[in-house]
Amino acid sequence: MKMSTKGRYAVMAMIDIGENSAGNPVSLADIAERQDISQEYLEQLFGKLRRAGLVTSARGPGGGYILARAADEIAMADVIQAVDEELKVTRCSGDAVLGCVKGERCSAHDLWSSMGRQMMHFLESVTLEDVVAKRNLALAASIKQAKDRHVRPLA
Amino acid sequence: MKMSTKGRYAVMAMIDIGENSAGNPVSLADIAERQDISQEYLEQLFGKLRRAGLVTSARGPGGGYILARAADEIAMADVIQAVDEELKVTRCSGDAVLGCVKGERCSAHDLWSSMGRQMMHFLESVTLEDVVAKRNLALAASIKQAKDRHVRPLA
DNA sequence: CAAATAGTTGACTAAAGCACTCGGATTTAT
DNA sequence: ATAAATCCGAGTGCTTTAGTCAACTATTTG
Repeated sequence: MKMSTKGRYAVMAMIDIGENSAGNPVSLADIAERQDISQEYLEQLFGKLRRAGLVTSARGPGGGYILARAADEIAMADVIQAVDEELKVTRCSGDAVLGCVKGERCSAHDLWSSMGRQMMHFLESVTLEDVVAKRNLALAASIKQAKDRHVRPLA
Repeated sequence: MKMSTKGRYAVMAMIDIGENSAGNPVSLADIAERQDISQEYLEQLFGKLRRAGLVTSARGPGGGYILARAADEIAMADVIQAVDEELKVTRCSGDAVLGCVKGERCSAHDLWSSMGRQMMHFLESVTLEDVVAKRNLALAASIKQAKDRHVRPLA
């Protein structure tokens, strides 16, 4: 169970912009240097991030990328999904039954969907702002989720 | 972000035993047939499950595998870790800083560790019994976690 | 306008990991 | 003895991933 470097790098890059932009565009060359990722690879990833509407680009000298929304409006789930396509745990964990055994809903199906939802909730609850501000993420997520569900957050 | 078939198959197989054993050993041939997994592959996986102490084996005709503990004493985390080795989201999400950027703890580090812990909690909270009994897993996990932390479970 | 900067795109490739397979050895019930 | 089962390690083909490369387009600055 692991995430590809695509998702990992995308998150790192977005954090980098959050930390180093200050309204100004941040160039891929700078991100590549600071995060130790090849610039060519970043180009691929930012193509997806841009098409997903998470960043906007500025070309020419002094150009680069800027966050398309406020950092507290960008959920980690957005970033990862933008480059990683999906957060399903296994191929049989979606709504459809494809991938289950012999065309039937397998016994483990609920486990995977349930777990996928769990992860989704977490990543939707944590924003880029939370990470950049180095907040206690478990707590931040718990508070937001508790608010959504009208229950008391964990101690 | 996805899990290998190793983990997926191991869970399916354990559920299969939970459903079809009745105190008696279940043979790999039967599991292979029902779950549509090659028997040879299952052999590999059960080697690990056995060494992890999750099942015990009986050789010879009429032999097979039995759960080593009661189904409600086997957490899904145990099964997955037995075959999948690790549940870390990225290589830089453990306690050590290895895998982070330039030897330093990267900005995303807490995100990955936090998410890994979240997944762990869930998989530790759900037992084989829960899955076999087709309980509401999110609820079951929530109840158990709430109990651990002395807070009210989600509505 | 020219030059430099930087994003945009698509094709390509090496390497790694995964998902199996295979052959054979060992154990045990009948 | 024979058949049914687990046990074990080596080997292999395929897919995916991670990363490269080359050429192009747009924008800004001097």
